[in-house]
Amino acid sequence: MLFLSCARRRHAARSRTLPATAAYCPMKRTHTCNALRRDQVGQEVTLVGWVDVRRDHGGIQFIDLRDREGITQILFTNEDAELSQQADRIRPESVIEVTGTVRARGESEVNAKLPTGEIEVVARQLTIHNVAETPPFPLDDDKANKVNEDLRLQYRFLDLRRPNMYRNLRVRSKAAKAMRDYLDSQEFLEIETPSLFKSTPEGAREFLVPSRLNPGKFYALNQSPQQYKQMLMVAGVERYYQLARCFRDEDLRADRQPEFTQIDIEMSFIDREDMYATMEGLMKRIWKDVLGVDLQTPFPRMSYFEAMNRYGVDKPDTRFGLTFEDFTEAFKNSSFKVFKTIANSGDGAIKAMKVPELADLTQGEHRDLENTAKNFGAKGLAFIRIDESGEWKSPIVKFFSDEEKAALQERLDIQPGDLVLFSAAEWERACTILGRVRLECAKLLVKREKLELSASQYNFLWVIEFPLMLHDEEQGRYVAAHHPFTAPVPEDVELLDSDPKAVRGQHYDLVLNGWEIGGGSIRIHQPELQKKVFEDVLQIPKDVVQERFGYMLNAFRYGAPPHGGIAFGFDRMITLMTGATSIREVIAFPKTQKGQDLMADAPTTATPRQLRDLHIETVELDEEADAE
RNA sequence: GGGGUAGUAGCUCAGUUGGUUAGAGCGCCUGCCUGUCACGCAGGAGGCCGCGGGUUCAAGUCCCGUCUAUCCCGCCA
Repeated sequence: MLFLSCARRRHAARSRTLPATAAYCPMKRTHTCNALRRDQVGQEVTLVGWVDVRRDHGGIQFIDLRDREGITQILFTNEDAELSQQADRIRPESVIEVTGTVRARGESEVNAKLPTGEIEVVARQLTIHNVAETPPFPLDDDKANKVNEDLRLQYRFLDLRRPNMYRNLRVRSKAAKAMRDYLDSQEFLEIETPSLFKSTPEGAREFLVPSRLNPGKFYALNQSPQQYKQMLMVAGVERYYQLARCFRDEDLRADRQPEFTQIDIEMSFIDREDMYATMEGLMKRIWKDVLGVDLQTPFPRMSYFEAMNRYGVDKPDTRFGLTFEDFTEAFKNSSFKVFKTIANSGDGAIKAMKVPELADLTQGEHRDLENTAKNFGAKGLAFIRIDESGEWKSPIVKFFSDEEKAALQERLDIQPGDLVLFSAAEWERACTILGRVRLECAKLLVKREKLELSASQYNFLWVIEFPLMLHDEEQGRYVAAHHPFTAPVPEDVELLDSDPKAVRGQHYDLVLNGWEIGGGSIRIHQPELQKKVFEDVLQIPKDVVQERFGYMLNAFRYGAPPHGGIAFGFDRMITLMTGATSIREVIAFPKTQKGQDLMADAPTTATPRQLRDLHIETVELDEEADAE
């Protein structure tokens, strides 16, 4: 079991060793560097590993020998001159093998910081397997965490030697194991599906792969195994899962990589409730097996509408409040024209959020909040600061009537020292603006130590009842909010023709501490309905539907079971489980924001020969051609 | 495509209003040291101040451009 405390990021950075794992006795050694205790005193042992640090005292020297399990102190004395001289040559990160005798340390010599700190190994024989050059950056976790990430990525093989990074890899491995154990126990089949799929230009940009055997034609790397897994349901597999590698050629973020891993799941003969229960069981098992944490199930649920309306985002972090109240009605007759106009504009909304104890924010902080609001389309950020005497300080409050003030006071429960922030715009935008401001306010409260956001508090939340369609202003048509295979909520099906926007989908997202870690839906399994969604609602031309999805519609004519599924972002999940700040920390060899592998130096140019075989020509685009 | 931040020794950083020979800690090298575990002590080496251009008597410092990393917006059905 791994121990992850509240402030575990800091603690983990300090601890130089991991807790002991089950003993294993590989090859050249008799023990790992985290195996020896008082019980083994007197035994002759052989250890192998990397030199963590060497402390030379002249006639005596110590070496901290490190392997992935931990650190053991090796003692060299000058009794054996040859051995002592040999040890003089040792440099940090060299790989050595030591045979010697386990000895108990004297009382004043015990190192309480090391699990092996009560003993040391007195060296009798030393083999230097590999002499290391001086590493380009310190491998000490505390220091290495600050090193430029590009350097760490270039020397990833060194970076991964650090206990922090090894721990992340191990959490990831254990989580995968727990997942397989659980899904296997529930009779799921692990099935691999192709990475080379066909191009489906709707949705995420894809990586294209030229086909040598089919000149001028291309595969696309799959964005997810969505269509294959639905075919597996038609094939009668009933329960499928896969730790699936997915590819999307979109711009990167701290939580996005061009290739990433999903826990991909699909089940037949289920409804949403079955899905929630099964997946809650999966999370429970993973958290228990890997972190020793007991999750409370069932997870709370929230509608998309409430998430937006109260938190301003479809993936609310429910570890803290700062929820919104709606004052659209209250300001319908206001003498504050900005609010009045929006309150009466049909889909306009006036939202307010009370931030306790933030009336002391600085001018700079206020400006940053305002810029955040403006970035998301706000004209400004209306506010009220309540000073210690309870007086409302604000440029707008003079426009408010007594009734309006009373409404604010009552519904926000305003106290001295509080800050109240407003957003006024079309409902969705008003919510989004305040949602972003909410997150910034939370950061300010954390900075003031008035709010604690513990990484070891796991607030899971199902967000449900998403709209099936969103109207795309640019394209002037409806687009699928999730993907076009999501089934409508049964009672909303009749609205498909009359009011597509009002149709709710049987879609669900699993949210953890403000991160979307999974999403899925009950799928459409009737060819007529699927065809209707493609052609009538999404208005994809018939020939395009046939070309792209013809085989699916065809398959659904041959006995398609009702089915549904979900996919979890495995990298994101592990990021949250380890308390890491970016998914790059839990991926062995991640890519930079420009999609480069700095260690192997990919991508590279191709040789003319390669290009010829693939029937591809590269052309220089001049600026004019580029502009077209 | 756009906005923010960063780039000075191997690493992390400081460098004032533009002004002498660019500094610190760690690391590295040499020597000393028998109980250290952030060992200690003494000495030493190490710099295209990201790159290119400009302003100036004078640029690490000011201006323009550019590259790289990172965070965010757009994008991610």
